[in-house]
Amino acid sequence: MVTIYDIAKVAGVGKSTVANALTGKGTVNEATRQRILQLAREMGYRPNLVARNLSQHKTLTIALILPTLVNPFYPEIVEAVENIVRQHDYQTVICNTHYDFALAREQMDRLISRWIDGYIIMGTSMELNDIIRYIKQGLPIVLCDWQENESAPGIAQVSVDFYRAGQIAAEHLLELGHRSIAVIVDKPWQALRLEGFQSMMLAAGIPVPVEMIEAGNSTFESGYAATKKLLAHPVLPTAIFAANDLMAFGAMEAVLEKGLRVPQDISIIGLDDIAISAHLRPPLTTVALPKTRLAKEAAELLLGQINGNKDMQVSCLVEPYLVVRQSTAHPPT
Amino acid sequence: MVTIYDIAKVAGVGKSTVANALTGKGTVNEATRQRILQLAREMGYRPNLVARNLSQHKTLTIALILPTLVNPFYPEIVEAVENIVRQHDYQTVICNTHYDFALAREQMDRLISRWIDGYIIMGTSMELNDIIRYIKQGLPIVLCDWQENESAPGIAQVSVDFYRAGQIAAEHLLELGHRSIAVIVDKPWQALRLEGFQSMMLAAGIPVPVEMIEAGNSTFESGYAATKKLLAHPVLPTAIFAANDLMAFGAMEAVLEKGLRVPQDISIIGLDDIAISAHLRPPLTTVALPKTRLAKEAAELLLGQINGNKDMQVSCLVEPYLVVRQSTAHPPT
DNA sequence: CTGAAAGCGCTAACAT
DNA sequence: ATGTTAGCGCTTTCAG
Repeated sequence: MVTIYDIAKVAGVGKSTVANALTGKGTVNEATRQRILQLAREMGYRPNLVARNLSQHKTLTIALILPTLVNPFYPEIVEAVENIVRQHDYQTVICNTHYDFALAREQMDRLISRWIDGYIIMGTSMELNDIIRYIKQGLPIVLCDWQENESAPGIAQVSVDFYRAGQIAAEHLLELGHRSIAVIVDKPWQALRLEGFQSMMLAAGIPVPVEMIEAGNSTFESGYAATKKLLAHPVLPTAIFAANDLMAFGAMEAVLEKGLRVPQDISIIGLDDIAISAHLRPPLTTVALPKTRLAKEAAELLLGQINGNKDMQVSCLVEPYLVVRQSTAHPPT
Repeated sequence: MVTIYDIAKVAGVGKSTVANALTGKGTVNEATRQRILQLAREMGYRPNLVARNLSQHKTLTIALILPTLVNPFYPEIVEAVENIVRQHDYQTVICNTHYDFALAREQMDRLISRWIDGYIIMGTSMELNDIIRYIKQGLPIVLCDWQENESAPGIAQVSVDFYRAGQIAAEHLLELGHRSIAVIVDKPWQALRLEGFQSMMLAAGIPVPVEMIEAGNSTFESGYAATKKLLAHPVLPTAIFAANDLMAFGAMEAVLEKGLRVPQDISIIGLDDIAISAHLRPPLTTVALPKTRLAKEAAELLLGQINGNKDMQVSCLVEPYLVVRQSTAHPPT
């Protein structure tokens, strides 16, 4: 492990001259600077970021906190966030809470102790009360992919207009002529999607009966199980709105397994637009979330906050949009 | 930011007494220890890991280097590795090289500067020459999911018997009665799978003709494109072996799109057994890699290396196994 | 333009 | 049992 001090000795100069030469900060005679740089290369010098972090009180690292990696939605976000912050010389550490709030606290404590510069916290990965505590301690935090009515005012966040997303799903199904529609939703996390959906149905004069609303927990399996229940009803829905793609995927499996056709017998619409959705059989109609946009806004908001940009928007709402593929059609006549 | 020094002042003791009380290392009067602990809690003390790392010359952090997160195979590995090392109080930082060797070097330099304690490097994420350089510098490294003939001897690695995996795929297809089988493979990364496959075919007296071997790059899209080409041949194969599940997935899409049936007209077998494979239509027959096992072995090997366990196995080969689902069947008569 | 010195917060001998 | 001291490697005044 060669340090600036080693270089200084060999070069016959002071420690700080080496530091200046290496970082290009102070002012150093061009000749000696070249000599030092040359030496650094020869001796295989590597700056010690641990030491630098300690003395500068920052780590150029942000944390991305998410509830799981099993849902491909999150890896997609990770890629996007990482690509952006890397351009600003920040590193990303991802922190997987496994939907476990206690574990989340534990891990967060570790991150704070490591002097992570800022945090992007994805929805359902942490309890809001904990987050508020962290914010009070002065940690730069931006919430991402939370329901916008869920967080306290004044907290930086970029989220999706989930209410609108629910409306879009309903609109699409209504336009196709569906009147008997079931919903699979992960309450309370996805409450807004449900509300938006219901509002649109109500406006069309077709309130959603409670027995047509099934609970899921955002996984494939839960979508599958919920649909099984739905299909046991005496009167079947002609369409199913699953509040995320993975559950829609599970719903599709249950429907097909029962020998029914998608979309001829039952239409299915999801929400997310993860990569595989385009390749299901049939390809999934879904309300897409602009993931790259989400990641970009969150990253930039956080970076701004870290660097003390007081005059940035504190929050931002991105619009979902409909992607029509082949899992939805007119109801059977 | 309250430090041990702050606590020391308030408690009216020395810095190191506080340190001892907090870490439980030295020997401290039980009464004063309780007082200090109490104070630490009240004052909201958080150990500063940056400082600790600097003084201890270690960070309790390992890096998991992988080529992408788009292939769900990797998130699955991440979850497994992370779960294991967390139990040993290590943190994982994932490093995504995006299949870009130059970027990989850049990021690796950063990680080294951060004093990451050890590295798990997944196949195709880095150039072997670079890795050898790092190992010479004394960095604890274990290779994971590389072709075992690919790495220099003496390098710690846990990999899959990919040759055997190729054989298993061929065996299965041969047993079903297939004689005209195409292969989609990402050379050179997947060379061993191909060789194993070919060896088995040869043993059965049915060498694989070159025009039945298409190149892919491990993505869904490449599997799709390769299959398009295959299906343009005058004489169609009755089965396709794709050297990973994502390509098999693409192959399936191409076949179905052409109006052919899987498996009645063309059987498809993949390799990996990622989570979604069980839910494709039809569910994908595949040669499964024991991902949890892979992650566990790699993590433990690395941890052993970090802690100077000289007497550990330097490498380990795990066995793949066949998972028969519904994408393979007898060839059409 | 250069170097000495203090400090970041913690650990680890070594005295007391 | 407790305190003193010297680092860890780097940054950052501030004199020379």
